[in-house]
Order: sequence, then structure tokens, then C-alpha cells
Amino acid sequence: MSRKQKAKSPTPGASKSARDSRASTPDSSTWPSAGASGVDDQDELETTEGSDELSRLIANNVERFDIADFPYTLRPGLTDMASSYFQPAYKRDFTALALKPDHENLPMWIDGWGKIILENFHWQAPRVQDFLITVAEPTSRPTFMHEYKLTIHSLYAAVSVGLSPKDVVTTLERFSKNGLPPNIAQFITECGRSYGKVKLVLRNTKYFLETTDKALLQQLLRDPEISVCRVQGTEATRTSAPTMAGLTIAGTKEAAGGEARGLYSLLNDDDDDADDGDATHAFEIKDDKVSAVAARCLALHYPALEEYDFRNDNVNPDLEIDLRPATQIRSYQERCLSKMFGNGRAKSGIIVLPCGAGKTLVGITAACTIKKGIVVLATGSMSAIQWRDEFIKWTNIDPSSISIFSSDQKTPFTGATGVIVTTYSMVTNTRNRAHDSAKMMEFLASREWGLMLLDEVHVVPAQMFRRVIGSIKAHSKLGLTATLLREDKKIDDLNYLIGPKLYEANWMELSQQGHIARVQCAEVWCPMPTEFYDAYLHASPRSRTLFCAMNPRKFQACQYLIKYHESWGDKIIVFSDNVYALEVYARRMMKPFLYGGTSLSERQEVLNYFCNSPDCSTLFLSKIGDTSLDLTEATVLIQVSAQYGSRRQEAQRLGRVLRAKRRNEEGFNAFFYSLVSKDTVEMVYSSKRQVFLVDQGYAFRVITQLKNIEKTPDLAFATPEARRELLQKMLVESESSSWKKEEEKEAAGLLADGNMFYSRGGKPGRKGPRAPRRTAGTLGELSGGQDMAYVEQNKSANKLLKGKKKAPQNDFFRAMAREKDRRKKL
DNA sequence: CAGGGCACAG
DNA sequence: TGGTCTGTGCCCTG
Repeated sequence: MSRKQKAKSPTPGASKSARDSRASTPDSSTWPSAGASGVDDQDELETTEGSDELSRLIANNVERFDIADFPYTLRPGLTDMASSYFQPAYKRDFTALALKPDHENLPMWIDGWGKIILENFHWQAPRVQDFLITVAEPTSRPTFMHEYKLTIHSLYAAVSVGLSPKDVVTTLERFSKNGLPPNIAQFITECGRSYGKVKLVLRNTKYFLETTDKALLQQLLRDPEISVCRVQGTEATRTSAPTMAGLTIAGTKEAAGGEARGLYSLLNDDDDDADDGDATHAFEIKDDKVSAVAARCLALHYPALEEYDFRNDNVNPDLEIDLRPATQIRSYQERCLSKMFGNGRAKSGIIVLPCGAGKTLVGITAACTIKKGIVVLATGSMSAIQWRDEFIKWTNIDPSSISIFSSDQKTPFTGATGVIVTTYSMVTNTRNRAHDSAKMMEFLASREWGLMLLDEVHVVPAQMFRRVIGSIKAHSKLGLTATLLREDKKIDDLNYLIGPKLYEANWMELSQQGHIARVQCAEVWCPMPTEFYDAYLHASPRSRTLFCAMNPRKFQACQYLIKYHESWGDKIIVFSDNVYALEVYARRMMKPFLYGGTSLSERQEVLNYFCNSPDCSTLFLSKIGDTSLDLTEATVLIQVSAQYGSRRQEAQRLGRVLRAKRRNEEGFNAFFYSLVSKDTVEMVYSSKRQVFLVDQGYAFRVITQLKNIEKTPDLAFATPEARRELLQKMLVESESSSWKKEEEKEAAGLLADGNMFYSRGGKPGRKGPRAPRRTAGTLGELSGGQDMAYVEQNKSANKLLKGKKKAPQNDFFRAMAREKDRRKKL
């Protein structure tokens, strides 16, 4: 395949940073040497340059297999004269996709752009569903029609669970109503030629590069970069591919081999299985060169799949861990695990399950299957504690061999091996460490781990967090998440950082089976009173969000909904990202509220109160509720203000009510309300946020008028006077809570120009030190000593006097300076 | 040992 | 040279 000049075609999925660095690559033909240069100095420490290098390699790979390189061409003469006038419409021209005679018996279509449509109501649909999840990316799965897309990542995942490109092509061909477009077949074959060919296997602490393709083996051996990494004289050929035989995943009903066959049952009746060379060729690689080889394989467009032959690992000590006999894992969890252990080895990859569907148990079961040292990475210390508790709850592990490594607990386990639960920031921390935590890190880095469990894996692509991959030696990695989504494009990097997506559950299906709660979603449109709308229109974009959140009609709607649901005995959570609005709402309604500033003990107290007391059925939460608060009591969720268009946040919030304890009651329904100020930016954001959930099959109902709201007694802000008062109060309070007095005066005058809430007056954009938290009023605040410009100048003047180099005032420059320092040290 | 400082994520 | 705010975690200090 000739590489096209890609300048014009945007690469789907290439991260921004990757694209930037690619721009500096003069010519794609230089990649082999460029790929190698960064690798060596990356060896033991994952530096920033190292990960940039990685991003570049990833981008290179993604770019090579752009589906646009396999253009779909219509048969000549089929297009009519008119269609050329509707340019974008040519993509919708399916005239060349002739229906098969027996199309009524077949459940899906596939077009020339890799899009697959499945009739989910078709009697054949259940047969292909599992197959499609494996080979294609589910993009939208409402009730009746499912939409999938073939991408390189999905095909990568497919080959990694053991499907051959040929299998994929024949199966697609067999089940589609129309013939498989030739360019798609070509695309699949081409991807298969490269992906999944090379495996990096660890056997008995020795790393082997393994392939079934003899020619490829020769090519790898000849490669100058790789040949220096290999241990001479270790080429070996084994006659049979690894199988699932004899491996049982704990907690499953039967030997997992049976389940695995279920997946392939579609294929086996053809032929295959025996002919495409069961012999695997392998050679050993030096231990310290593993990452170099992996990077090199990526550069050669043969990304190496990491596999861990844990049953033949006799060097790392076994861990005494088993699921408690009573635990039975659910069918979909079993399916996840059968993908992971498909050929009897542990593969690295990502499993996507909705919140509350038992991600933790999947991770724990995987741990029980591998039975080696386990590292669990969690996002926060709270969730680390939860992981430990879950381990103890589900398994018979000796509590002394499981330990937490976070800032407040640093004791390693005592035995030969065990489970360590830690946080991302603990591992990635680059600054000076406390003595014992440094020792602990050394411990973590010095030994080999059987499995690394990455909780909330969607955070890993962040610049800092991706270091964990480099600094801990784990033979297999399992990422768990509910929302494999980021608003930036870095999510695709996970394919190479961790592994392909092994399984993605269907939310609707799970909720039909009663594993997660049924949810009614609604978007409530709240009109803005004229005086507010007026102020809103004149406000700067920044303060507009506050106006939206503080819309009195929204407040009334919220009040109404709370009253309504409280009368039904529901437990309600109200989310507001805007802390100021949160406080006003909660105080006004006399309800407890939690935000980042509330102390840990207070949080616990409030949560207990909410969960256990019947007098308290409503709780107000800021962003802290998005993650890691376990609120199984909640059944209704009201969203007052949110973070722009973050789909992840929306999904995660919905997840709060999915695990409702009462979900199995007859006819139980959870509710999710999103309050939106009419005719404001919120409308746009709201629709963006919902995309993910809509794709999962949730229907959002739009409510423009709440029934009998005007007849409800005691609504706040019912009169224009009250609303005006609110407007005034908003002004004064939001000013005085953060900013100094002088600016209050200015701000009052700034009403017309809309800068009133978060402007600091003076020079716009001068970044001062962060304003103190509202909980902790400082003396300086009281004395009005917060003149930003003054403080700022003084600070830098002090720095100068001290003889240090002038500290940059901006985050960006500070980061640059830090980076420079770090490099100097290395 | 609580809270400020700092760094980072989203 | 520029997005802002909020939340979280870790380290250090009074």
C-alpha cells in the first residue's frame, strides 16, 4: 500500500500532541531511525520525551491504516447525473451495494466506509452481536438498530483475541444483507497483515518475541535495532499454538474454554483452525530491552501484543488467592474474562462496563485467575480503600498480604507476594518523596507483577499518568472503565499503552437483565425571567454559566422535583458544578451539601446522615460526587449545572443511580433530570453531553412545562421583587466571597459590561495566586490584603532579591521551567 | 496532626 | 504566553 500524502486528511484518533510532534517529522520515510533514537534513553525512566516519542509512534501506526486509504468506489455508470451536485451525498450512495437474494434472513448491512448497521430485532441478531462487538466499535446502540464501525483499533482488538482477518471477512460476508464491499475486505486483510502478528510473551521470566509468520521472523531478526536486543541462539519453534485447555476462570460455571468456543462457533464450521501454521517461532529478548523492542515493533508497524503465559511462570511466586466459593460471576463478566484469557494466556486490554455493573469483581476474578503479584491503581485514596475491602470481601486472600500504598499508609505486605493497592499520583509523583514512600516505590519498581489493574483507565492517557506504564513492570495490564471517553482524542493511545478494548457492555441489555437500574432521563427546559436573561445576554461568556445555574425558574423546577420525589420516598442527589450556586440552592432549601472544601469527617457525617436517616432525603453535591462516592441509596438525580460538554461526566453521574440498591424492586425506575436554562449556551452543551448516553440507548425526554408547577405552594422567587433581590445578592456575595473590596465597587459598575463575577479588575488576565478557599477565610482576605497585582509583584521581587531566577508567572512557563530543571537533573 | 503549598486532571 | 475553576493527592511545616 502506498502511503498517501496525508496532509489534508485529518487522522482520526491522533492525539493533539502527537500531531504536533509529527509535524516536526520531516518525512515519513525517516521513521525507522527516528523511532529508534528516542527509545534508548527512555529505557529505565519514562521521560516526557519518551512519551512524546511514543505518541509519535502511535500516530504513525494509526496513520498507516487509515480507512480512507481504501476508498470505496462506485461501479462506473451507477451514479446518476444529479448526485454529483450533492457532494456530501456521495457517501450515502449505496447503489453499488446490491442486496443478496436471501437478505431478509440476514441481520446486517455493511457499507463502503466501514459502517455496519445491525437490525437488533432480527432473529439472527443475537448470533452476530458478540462477533460485532469483537471486530467493530459500537458507536450507537439504541433499541432497534445498532450501529458499529470498523476501525483499526477494533480490528486490532479482534486479532488480539484470536480472530484471523480471514475469519472476519468471511463472517461479515456471510451475515450481511449486501455483499461485503471489496475495499473493506482489503482493509481488513491489510490490517491483519500487520496487527497481531507479533507477540511479546513472557515465559519463565524470559521474554520472547513470537510470531507465526516465518518471513516476518526473519525480517525481525535482521532488523538492526532488534537483533542487538536478542539473546543469541534462542530461536525456537513450537509446534502448537497455546490453547485454553485446562484453564478455568474462577467463578465461572464451566471451564472457560467452553465459553470461548461460543465466541468462535460462528467460524469453526468453515475450515481454518488447522491450516494457517500452528507453529510459532520465537526468540528471546534481553530483559532490559523489552520496552525498546516493543517500541521498535510499533515503529515497524507490527505492534506487539503482550501476553503473559502465567501458567508457565515458575519464577514469580504464586499468590494464595481464590474467589470465595459462594461467588458466582455474571454472564457478561464471564464474557469479559473469556476474552482476556482466550488462549490460556493473560492478554492486556481494556474492559468497559457501566458503573455499578461489577467492574471490581471482574478485576478481582482476573487476579484470582493469574494468582501472581497484583498491583491495583486507583484514582484516589478513598477508592484504593474500597478496592482493598472488595478484595477481602470476594476472595479468601490473607489480609496481611494485601496492602495499600498511599500517602497515609505505606506498609508493604509481608509474604513473598501479594496485592498492592495504590493511586496513580503516588506512582507518578515526580517531586521529592517522603523517605518511606521512596522506599515503597523502589519496592514496586524492583519486582515483577503478574497483573496491573488500572481502575478508571480513561485517566491514563493524561501526560503524567501514562508514566505508570513505564515505571512498574507488569506482565499483563487490565484497564477498567465505565466511560472510555475523553473530550480530547487521547483515548486511542490506550490501544498501545495498555491494549485493545476487549469488551464493551451494552447498557440497555444489562438494565433489561436487571444488573443495573432502569433509568428515565429527562431534560427540563427552564425559561429565564426577563431581567436575568437581560443580564445574561450582556454578561461575558464566563459569567454566563453562573446566570444559567442561578436561573430562578431552574431553582423552582429543582424545588418542585425535590418535593415531588420526596413525597414518593425517593432519595435525591442534586449536582451543581458551580459551588456558589450549590451553596445558595442548598441553604435556601435547607438541605445538606458537600463540596471539595468540606472536611473529610464532615463528609462522612453528612453521607451517613443521608444514607441512614429518613428525615434527610436530599443531598447537594458538587463535582466531588462524580467519582468515588458510593451512594447506593440515591434513586433520583437532578443536575443543575455541569461542566461544558463533558460526556464522561454525564455518564458518570448517571452511573450514580444505576447501582441503586432498590433496582430489583418491581417496576422500579431511577430518574435523571438535567435542568437547562432555555435559550442559553446550556442547551448546546446539554445536547453534547447526552450524546454518549443516547448512543447507549437512553432516550431523553424534553420537559418544557412541569405539571402544576405554578400551583405549588412555597416556591422560591415567585415574585419579581424576590428575583431582583436574588440578582443583587448574587452580585454582592459572589464578589465578597472571593475578591477584595475595591473590586466590588468596580464590579458594581461593570454590570453592563458583564464582567462582574469573576473579573479581578485591573489588568485583565493577570494571574494572581489562587484565591483562598471559601471554607478557609484568611486574615489577608479580611484585611483586604489581596491586591493581586501588588502581591504578585512583591513575590517576584522577593524572588529576585533572594537571587533565584525569576519565577515565571504563568502556568505554561512554569511548566517549561520545571521541565528544563528536570532535564538538567537527568 | 491539621492545614498550607504545590502540582496535576478535567 | 494566556481559559478558568474546582477537586484531589502528596509533601512539608508550625
